[in-house]
Amino acid sequence: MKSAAKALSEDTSETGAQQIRDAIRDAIVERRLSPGTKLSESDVGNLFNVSRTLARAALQALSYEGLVSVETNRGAFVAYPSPEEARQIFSARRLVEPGILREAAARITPIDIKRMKELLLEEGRLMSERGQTARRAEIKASGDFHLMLAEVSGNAIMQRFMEELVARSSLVIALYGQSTASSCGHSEHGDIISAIETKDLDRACQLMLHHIAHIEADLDLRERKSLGLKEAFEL
Amino acid sequence: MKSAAKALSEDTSETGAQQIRDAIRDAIVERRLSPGTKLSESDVGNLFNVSRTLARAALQALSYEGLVSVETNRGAFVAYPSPEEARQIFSARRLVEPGILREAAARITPIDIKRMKELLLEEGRLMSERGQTARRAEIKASGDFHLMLAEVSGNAIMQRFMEELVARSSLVIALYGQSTASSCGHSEHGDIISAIETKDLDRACQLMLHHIAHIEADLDLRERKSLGLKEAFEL
DNA sequence: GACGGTTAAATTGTATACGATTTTTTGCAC
DNA sequence: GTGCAAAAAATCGTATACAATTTAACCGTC
Repeated sequence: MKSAAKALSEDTSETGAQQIRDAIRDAIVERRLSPGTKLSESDVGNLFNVSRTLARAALQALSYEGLVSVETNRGAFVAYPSPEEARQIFSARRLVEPGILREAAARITPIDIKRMKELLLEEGRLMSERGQTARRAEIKASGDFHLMLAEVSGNAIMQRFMEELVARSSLVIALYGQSTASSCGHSEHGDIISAIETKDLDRACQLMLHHIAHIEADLDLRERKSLGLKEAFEL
Repeated sequence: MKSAAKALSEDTSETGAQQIRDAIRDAIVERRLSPGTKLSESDVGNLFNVSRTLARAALQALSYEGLVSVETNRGAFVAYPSPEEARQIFSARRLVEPGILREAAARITPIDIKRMKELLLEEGRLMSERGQTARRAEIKASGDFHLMLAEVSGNAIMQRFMEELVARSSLVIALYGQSTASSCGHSEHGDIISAIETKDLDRACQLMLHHIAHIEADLDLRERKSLGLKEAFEL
């Protein structure tokens, strides 16, 4: 199943750099690429059989989304969000997601609700499965719930912003997540849908805020400053 | 006075493409470049005495911010937001600005308030002046109010998002604004600050929503579909 | 003079080339 | 061996080159 993100608004066939960007983004979001990994332009180019020009453009694009950090004269790395950055990402989500939810609820159709329930089912199914691929699909599906809400809201700008926030959240969870089953809050997605169905928007927003708080609560946002080389052995 | 946007968070000296990007962005936001204007890579490169490579990178960057639209094999143009896009931009602002305001109010210091009042004064001064440059500075100052609020909120992610929204709003106003004195809502900025000072957050949010509504109300968001070539003379 | 098709000019998409900066390796003294 | 300086390799920043596509010009026909 394709990401909900791409479901609409991507009409033009993607040109080279965009394809590479999307491929790398998927790899980052699905955590096949770890934070901090060096992404050299030549390597990326060779990997996709294109010149450094396109590889560079793709990396540049990812840096605008906050998934890659490019350092002058040093190259590009998979972003390694700081605890402070992580806090800001979730703060931003708490700020926008209730609003998105309200707009989505105002426009949601029975077909949308059906699609979302299907997504939920898929998510649950993946949770019970074993293996790396299932785990990755589960990560993606869990994010897709939030993206689909943004899609239903009908605001392309908020949708793009949510795509960025969800992608960066995935990075944060990869770095600071504690419980292996990070998407423990799966049932919460269902609760939110139910609240939307019964038009209880205040409750839906409340649930959404709790849901985000739960994800954040599973993080250990302590400064891991590489332990300064001294402290690492001073025990 | 530099844009509030750059006041913080820009530590690294900017590399070529970024300087060009910023220069073009300023030109767009200050409405020296009209929506729809073609931005050919060669021309941009010549103008800044750099190769097409850098010009292209700058244009690419601007397209991620929604200020420039690049069409495959056709080139880059100053964005020409559709009425629907315009509505979404303001919808997004209504969605996020109250939240930003609340966060800002929670962290605001007397120094911040002083800075904002100075900005207000500057804005008022520019409004009374004549001439293109004063008008452009006024446009920028009017946006800087909203950006400074985002800056005070302490969330770099929301700040960047607001920068995008304010810049794109400027484009929309350039296209669809009716009253020449588009920043008639200057006094509303002062009211919002007052409400923040007295810790009346609900009122501040209310004022903010009205303020955004006022800006939007000044727009004539009717589909100007270039009048279809037939209708243009069929009168 | 208007229309349609062919050719020429301009512009974009991508690759390659080269100087500059960073990183790694090498080699030497201690 | 350890530490440091210099050379070599790798990598980035930017410019140029060439193929592909679009846009403009040209020109004969009706």
